[in-house]
Amino acid sequence: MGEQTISFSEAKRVVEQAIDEGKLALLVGNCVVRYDGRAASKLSEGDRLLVIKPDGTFLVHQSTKMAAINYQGPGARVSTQVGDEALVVKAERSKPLKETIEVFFKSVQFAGVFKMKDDSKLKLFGSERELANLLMQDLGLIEPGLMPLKQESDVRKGSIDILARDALGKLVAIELKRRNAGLDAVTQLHRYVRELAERKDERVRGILCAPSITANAYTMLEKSGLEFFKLDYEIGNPSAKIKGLQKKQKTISQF
Amino acid sequence: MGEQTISFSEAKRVVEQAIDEGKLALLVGNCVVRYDGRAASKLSEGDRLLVIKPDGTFLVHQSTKMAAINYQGPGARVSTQVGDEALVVKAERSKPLKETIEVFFKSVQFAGVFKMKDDSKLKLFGSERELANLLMQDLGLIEPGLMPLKQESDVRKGSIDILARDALGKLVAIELKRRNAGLDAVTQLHRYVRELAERKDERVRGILCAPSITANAYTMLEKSGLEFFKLDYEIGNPSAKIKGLQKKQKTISQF
DNA sequence: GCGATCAGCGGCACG
DNA sequence: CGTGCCGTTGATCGC
Repeated sequence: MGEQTISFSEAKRVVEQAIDEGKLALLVGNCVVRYDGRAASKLSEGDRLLVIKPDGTFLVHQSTKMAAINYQGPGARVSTQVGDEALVVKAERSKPLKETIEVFFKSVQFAGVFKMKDDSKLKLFGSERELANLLMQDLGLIEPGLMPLKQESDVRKGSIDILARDALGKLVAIELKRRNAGLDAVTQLHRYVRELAERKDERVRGILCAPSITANAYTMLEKSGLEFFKLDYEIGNPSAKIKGLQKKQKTISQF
Repeated sequence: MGEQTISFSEAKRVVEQAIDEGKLALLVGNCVVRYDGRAASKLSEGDRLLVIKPDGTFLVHQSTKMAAINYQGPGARVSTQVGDEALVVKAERSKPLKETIEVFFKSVQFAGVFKMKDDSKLKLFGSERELANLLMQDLGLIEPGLMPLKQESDVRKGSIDILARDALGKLVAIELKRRNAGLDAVTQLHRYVRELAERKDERVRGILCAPSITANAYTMLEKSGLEFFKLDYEIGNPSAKIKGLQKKQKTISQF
């Protein structure tokens, strides 16, 4: 396999059948790819895999990397055209923006169409939301006397993962990260705390809750009067429950 | 096509050949998928496309959406196992983290292996970096007398897209966004300006330069004492020029 | 290697 | 619809 060649007209028929019957089309062949839309790109000759899904999703994959080198989301209109020297497969979208991908096949190794019956949805465990649910059950793990007020509380600008009140009655905004926290996490929390402090006209503490934090982020966090709590949470064992939380440092908030 | 079935042993042979010979393997069939690693997931029965690239990339696609429902990046070790009721294709990675995907095929519609010779790299136009290059040619477009100092200047925390000095000799940090700027863009610029002001011990202006900005972001920007400059740059038509820089730009469609 | 940021980010949930 | 933000984010570049 991989040596033979499929005629352009046969490949065209395959793509059109997929579109007509709501099936998946797969093409493998030597091609050039052009894109014009939010940006513009050109990919010169090489062997690629083209995936066309029933919903209009259009993916051009090279032989390496996870991400498609050119793509178009659901809603694309796919058309084919047979020329003398190339089979052109085009995907056009106008919805959020006018976008076009054109794949110029010089030769086609394979073209297939497949029925794809699938009503299942992914069940995911270990998301940040799930972590928040667990934490909400007992914020005392973070700090004695910490009482939950609200989860996913909308601030005018963004939303706070967990809003709570500490033993002294102070508002506490908790930002949760399921992985190593960086500068962005700190600035995000900082923004929430400032927003909230202004709205409520009272001092608000901010706690960044993550399995780890970068050195830069920790420096900035301290300078902003925010706090960090290390989640004793094994990345890679998401189903395991949180083993309790170690308080690393506590600073008096300046707000 | 799509009705026939391929034997597990033949499918296994196809996958192993792909691994051995550095080729692309494609499998289509009815399967259940399990993932355990940074999170955990289960996807119950349905028809899916499995893509196995020579570099170890492992993609499970459903019939809709752009993103793979389960995946593993380059470096995965792929193995297969034939059982009585299922063909199991497994991808394991230990590198950044121990991760495992298992695909349990109940039936296989198609299995193919393809040579994928490809030495080409994508040429992309309209990236933020390219925009910065264009702007650096004439910052006077943003404001008369604005002189470029440095591009991609590293601050301790992050990097400023463009650093300049205005007609009055004041430092100006310019944050460039190629699309609608949101709250994050404002906080990011704010962080840079504060950092820079502290380091240089002088007042620093901050200009957010984007085709548009959300209302919330603009409010926060004003409250932070930052400025906004609308890039006259058509999103979705990157071959169009930035207004005022037209003479110096080349068209995208020249290749 | 880690760290920070961009991405044609995609996808989701909420107003 | 847009806005905001998480993501098994991925990919890139700089240190």
